[in-house]
Amino acid sequence: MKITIKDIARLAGVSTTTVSKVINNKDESISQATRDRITSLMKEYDYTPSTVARSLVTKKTNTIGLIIPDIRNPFFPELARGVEDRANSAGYNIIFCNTDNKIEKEDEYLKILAEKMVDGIIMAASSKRDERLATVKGYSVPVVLVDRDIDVEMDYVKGRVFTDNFKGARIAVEHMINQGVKKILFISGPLTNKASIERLEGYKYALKENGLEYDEGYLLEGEFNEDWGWEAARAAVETGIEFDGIFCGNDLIAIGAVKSLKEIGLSVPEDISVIGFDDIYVSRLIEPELTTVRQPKYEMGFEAVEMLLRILEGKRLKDARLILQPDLIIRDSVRKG
Amino acid sequence: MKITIKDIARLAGVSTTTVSKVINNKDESISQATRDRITSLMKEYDYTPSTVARSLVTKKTNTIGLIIPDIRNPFFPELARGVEDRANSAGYNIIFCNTDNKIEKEDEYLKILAEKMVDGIIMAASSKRDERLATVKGYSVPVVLVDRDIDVEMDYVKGRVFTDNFKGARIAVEHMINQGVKKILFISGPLTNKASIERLEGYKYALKENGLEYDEGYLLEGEFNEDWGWEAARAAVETGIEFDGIFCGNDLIAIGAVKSLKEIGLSVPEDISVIGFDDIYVSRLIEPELTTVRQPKYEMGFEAVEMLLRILEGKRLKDARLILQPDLIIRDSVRKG
DNA sequence: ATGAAAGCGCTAACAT
DNA sequence: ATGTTAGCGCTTTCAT
Repeated sequence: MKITIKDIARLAGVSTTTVSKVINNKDESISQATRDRITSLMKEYDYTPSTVARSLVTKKTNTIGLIIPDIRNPFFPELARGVEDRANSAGYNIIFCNTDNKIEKEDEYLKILAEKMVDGIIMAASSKRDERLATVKGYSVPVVLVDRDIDVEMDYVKGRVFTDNFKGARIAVEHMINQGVKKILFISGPLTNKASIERLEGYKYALKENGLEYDEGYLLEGEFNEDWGWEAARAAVETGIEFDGIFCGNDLIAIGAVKSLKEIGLSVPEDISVIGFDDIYVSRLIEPELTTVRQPKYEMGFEAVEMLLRILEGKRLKDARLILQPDLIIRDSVRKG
Repeated sequence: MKITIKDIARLAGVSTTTVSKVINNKDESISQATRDRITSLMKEYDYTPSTVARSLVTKKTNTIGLIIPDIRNPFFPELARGVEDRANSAGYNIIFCNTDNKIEKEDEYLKILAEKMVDGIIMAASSKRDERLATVKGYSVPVVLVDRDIDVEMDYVKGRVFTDNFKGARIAVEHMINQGVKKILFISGPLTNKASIERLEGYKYALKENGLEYDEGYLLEGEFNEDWGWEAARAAVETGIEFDGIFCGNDLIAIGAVKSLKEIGLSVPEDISVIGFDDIYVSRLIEPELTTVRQPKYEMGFEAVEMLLRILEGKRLKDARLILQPDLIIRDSVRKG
């Protein structure tokens, strides 16, 4: 039998109220003597209050749900860590949920998390969310969106934290141009995805600003993975498209592209410059080390919780949308000068 | 105001007991009519029972704690995913906790998880656990250890799931020898770590079985990361040690080693063969693609939950220790024939 | 086939 | 400075 507040109260010869007060530091009005007695009793018996019972009355669980597509996607561990660190330092725990980009799993988790009375949710929404209306109604747990924006109106979405994708793409492409790259291919992820669209816009913008023309034939749309990068780069070469640089929708695509280029016998960056997006852990492990645009992944997680915390405290947000700045990480996959 | 079981009961004109029964499918004795009435009411009002209230009486939270060193370590996302998948399919959720290998954080989380009344815990213990006694007393939540074994007696540790490290090392080294590699260096992780020790044993064993001599000068001990691999390989070459193969304590070490070898102007596998351990995602992304020993990471997580579930059901375990088998993954970093 | 009553372990007015 | 009472939203015996 686990020991309860009653036991401590009995042992100390006081009421549970008194014990409760010292547990929660509402003990200004409690004499030092009883306070000490209770404290040492709690220590002696290794008493820890049941958060479940507490939650039932306070309506607070001190837990936050984290919904992401897949922790195995190298983008998410850092974000998750940022979430955990900020949450932990505020006394919150994380329930973590993988959805594999399936809306059904997302909805299911949203429901479960509500039943578990989490205080709030951080969610990197499924990229397919846009396609149909949110099925969750009567929902009241506040949600902060990270990484992926979705259009659908959900009034329980109280905040958003993203990276500036337009700018990230712009500085990537500008960097290439500044290094003397002339014809830049864009191997994109799915253009159903908002981030992809913004990156495309950034790409176009940088070209235009530098007097270069945008050519639809230079846009290759596919998936956010290595296989697609491999395939697209190879196809581009075989089709005979003329290019000396590739801007990739993310690092995975870039890694695949570099690989196939090398297999074909082209060298990176001497023949073709390649730049990625995200700066995942792997990107500095491959050869050449990948030049890329860093997304502040850890910070995104961290700031999302920060925002959620303010919401939970009932503070007003200056802005319900926080846009974090990307950085250019210059390594060796883009020609120098 | 969230709707409660009372509301549904009132609306249906029955007692909360009756509603409770249909919620929990203990409704054999409930007439179809009331059952239907209640069900449709629940749907109509989007009623979901509070698991917090339920937990308070049932003493079950249907949540499992997952304690790992760091989700950013590429070893853990897969394991975590295995944990989540198995847990989810059994109706459990995961609270996830990163300890950075700090015993204090581990103890803190152990305590928090107990307060949150998790039903059980899956833990990849800090490698430093051995160094001092567990500080957690009066603890009763069942724990299943994964990946890392620790000696300390903790009676709440009810199960263990590991990979056969000895065998993994043995097949790695045997493979190299079979391909004609003669002098094999072992760049190890910390030998305070049980897994490292077992791998060292496997290495020695394979050498011996093949009539090769073990030479202490061929054992380099350091950290489980890329920097150490880079440094150790370089040092070995510079010291003039004669070798044509390296068995690495894990893939990160191998990746670092390959990198420094290439920088020095040696080619892998033509000059030096390199084999890793773990088969993390990155290992097939580098060049040459890394030959390695796969640890069944996902399965470890999955099976650990499987074991925990049986423990929670009160079933007897055939064995409180499950040893999973590693596989040799032949790619391109070891010379062929 | 259904309900009354008690209780899970805690907190929060409100007394005293 | 401390205690009484009620109640959070459920489940569970035991009646009826």
